[in-house]
Amino acid sequence: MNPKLSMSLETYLEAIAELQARHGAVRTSDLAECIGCKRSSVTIALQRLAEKGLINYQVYRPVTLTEAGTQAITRLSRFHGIIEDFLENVLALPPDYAREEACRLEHSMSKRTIERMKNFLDFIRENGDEIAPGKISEVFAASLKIKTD
Amino acid sequence: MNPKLSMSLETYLEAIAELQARHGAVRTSDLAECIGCKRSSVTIALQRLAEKGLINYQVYRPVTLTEAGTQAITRLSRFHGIIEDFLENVLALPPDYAREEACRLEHSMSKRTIERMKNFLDFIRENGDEIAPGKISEVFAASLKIKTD
DNA sequence: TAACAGTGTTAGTGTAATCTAATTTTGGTG
DNA sequence: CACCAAAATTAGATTACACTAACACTGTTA
Repeated sequence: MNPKLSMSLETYLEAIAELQARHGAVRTSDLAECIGCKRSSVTIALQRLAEKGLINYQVYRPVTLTEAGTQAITRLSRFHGIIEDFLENVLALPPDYAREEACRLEHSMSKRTIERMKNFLDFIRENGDEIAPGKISEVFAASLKIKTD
Repeated sequence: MNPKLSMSLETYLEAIAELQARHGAVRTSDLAECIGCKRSSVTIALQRLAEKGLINYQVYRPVTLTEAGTQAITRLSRFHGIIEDFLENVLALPPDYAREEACRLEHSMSKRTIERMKNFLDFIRENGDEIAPGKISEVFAASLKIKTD
């Protein structure tokens, strides 16, 4: 029933979660707007997600996540958050860009790599001063030849 | 003629370059073996790559890269190398795993992010001792709670 | 040189994802 | 409360990519 989502369906599912958090009800046209596709494409995606048991879907009704959908999203958004954090705070990419890039990467990056990024971030935050006295972030910024503000 | 390759075609093109470097001639069945698909799928991909002017393709003949194909590969393999290097030497993933993961990521990671990884690696290699006396790689390994050998 | 094994291609099928255009449903309003 | 515009779905086409099965070519070898 849930043998891994395609990149496309992952994107739809995340958009549903985001809109649900922001506006409560999730409508087809908002999803289309959010993702940048036609409403008819959204409908097809919703049908697939419903088949997989991730959303509650009835035609002409707003959509909600099922328990399984919520679980899937929890995992996905944790992954997204780690990648975004890493891009922004290790590679010093601008926040907006880090977010977009995380959207692209989260669909192909393995759990193993993501957990390594997490460990790396945790370590730097706990032990930054031992490695390089002062703000560790400045070291990274220096590595990228960027100003820290 | 070359408005960006799909992930799939990028994979085929890289496999062609690798086999060409390793064995000279590039045959359909070796490509199929290398990529893990059927020979007929390779044929279709070769036709597409030929349409885009990236390979010299005549039915029943071995394939070679065109000038444009070689250029495209140069770019792709530089990107691949940087990602692999970063995964192996910053995130301390095992070499084999880093290579596979780089294959997955190189198709969705932006040039901008890749160049940041490059800057990061360069900086660490030039200035590692200032940041953390001794081998900087041990610091990273420590961050990931792994043994360095 | 005739035949065969292996290599390569074509034809036909299926799935996923997208689009446009037509149709159906909903919900608010005159 | 009947109607209309907006919203949503369906129908039908297209593109990309993979597969199986059938067919074509090639080069080696008996």
